[in-house]
Amino acid sequence: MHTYHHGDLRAALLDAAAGILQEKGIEGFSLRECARRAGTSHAAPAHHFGDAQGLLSEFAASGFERMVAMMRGARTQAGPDAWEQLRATGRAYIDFALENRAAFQLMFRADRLDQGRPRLAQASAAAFDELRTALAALHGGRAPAPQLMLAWSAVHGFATLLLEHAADGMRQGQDMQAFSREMGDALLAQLKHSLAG
Amino acid sequence: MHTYHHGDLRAALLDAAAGILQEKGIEGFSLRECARRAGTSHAAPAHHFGDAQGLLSEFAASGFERMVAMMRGARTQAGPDAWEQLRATGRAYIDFALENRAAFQLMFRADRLDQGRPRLAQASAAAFDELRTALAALHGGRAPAPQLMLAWSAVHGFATLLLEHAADGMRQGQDMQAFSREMGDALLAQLKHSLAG
DNA sequence: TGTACATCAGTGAACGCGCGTTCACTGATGTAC
DNA sequence: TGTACATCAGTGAACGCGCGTTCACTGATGTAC
Repeated sequence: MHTYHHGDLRAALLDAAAGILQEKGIEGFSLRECARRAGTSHAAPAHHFGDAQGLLSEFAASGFERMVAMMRGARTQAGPDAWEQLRATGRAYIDFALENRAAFQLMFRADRLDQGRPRLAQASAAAFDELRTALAALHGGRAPAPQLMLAWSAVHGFATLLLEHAADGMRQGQDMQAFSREMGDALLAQLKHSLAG
Repeated sequence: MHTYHHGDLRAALLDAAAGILQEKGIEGFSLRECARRAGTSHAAPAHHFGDAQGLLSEFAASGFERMVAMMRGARTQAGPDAWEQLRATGRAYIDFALENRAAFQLMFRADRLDQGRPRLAQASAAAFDELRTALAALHGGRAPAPQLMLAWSAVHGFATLLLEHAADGMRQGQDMQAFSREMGDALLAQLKHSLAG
């Protein structure tokens, strides 16, 4: 039964956006297509999000929130060892990127997002805090900035290069998931020498 | 004196593209705007590049070529010490990204490029080879894959996070160039512990 | 319990815009004889 | 040295398209009395 009011058009629009981004990437995103997929008129999205940047910012915010949840979950399940916790956090960061390619790429496209939106600013800060917390545990206090920056850069760079197929030469045709597992673990183990000291 | 034939319209179009990308980013790029800036008719670019992907791919290729030149130049000027050579190469990678923001971002946007173009494929492979060569010198032979991946991920991730303003929280308002210098050096020094072993 | 009214979500037609592409053309250049 | 012709670079008008935005509207919901 179609009601005049959709009920949860907001959520439907965000779902539609996810679909478009997954299929076409961010270049192919438009409000009209989004409305079309959500089965509503093309002018409806403005009611909920203002413009495309608003909608994408909300979507990115929810991405950061899910990423935080994944990292936190992985860390708390990793046992008491501080290094294992950091490793689990890094893995979760990379896994999130691979499992949510479109969202991850959008989350770091500053030109498409409005960082002024409180929910987005808060969610991205929370994600960063997860990394900082995990690294701080290694030191029994605050981690030095260079170590934090290195750890973040390493996991972020690895995920980015994988997603943009820049590392296909190293992957040598191996399954992407498997390569990420193996090389990611090796990379984190390698990184340990830098962070433990 | 305007001649009917431009003389070097191809180069003029690439220059125009550089301007657009610098000012508006890749989202704002269009063939028509590019032709407009080059002072030619909107149908002319097709003659030289086919379509937008063709033009952008050539531009990205020249970006990789300049990046390779910078890395190689830095390495050969770094003296005989293998670690100093690697450090100089990493610095050059980061410096190129900051000084050529638009080009760098385009160079790693797989969806906008045609990797099948020989010049692009060759230039990006050459850039990767620079890193591999620099790292191999540390080992007196081929560097293990995880170490190569870590070094690449670290410099690439750092540059990316900087450019997308994701690391603004760590920068704390400090001048971007200066932050890149200091934090970049600290990061590379930190990385040394992982790679030397 | 019923009525009036304000508010809000969503509609659909209309607008102007910049885009990529096509196409018949024109002017310049190079080559054959 | 001159002429004819092929080739190539660039022109400009025309096309159809999807887009974001605007606007007067309509239907549903909630609240005041």
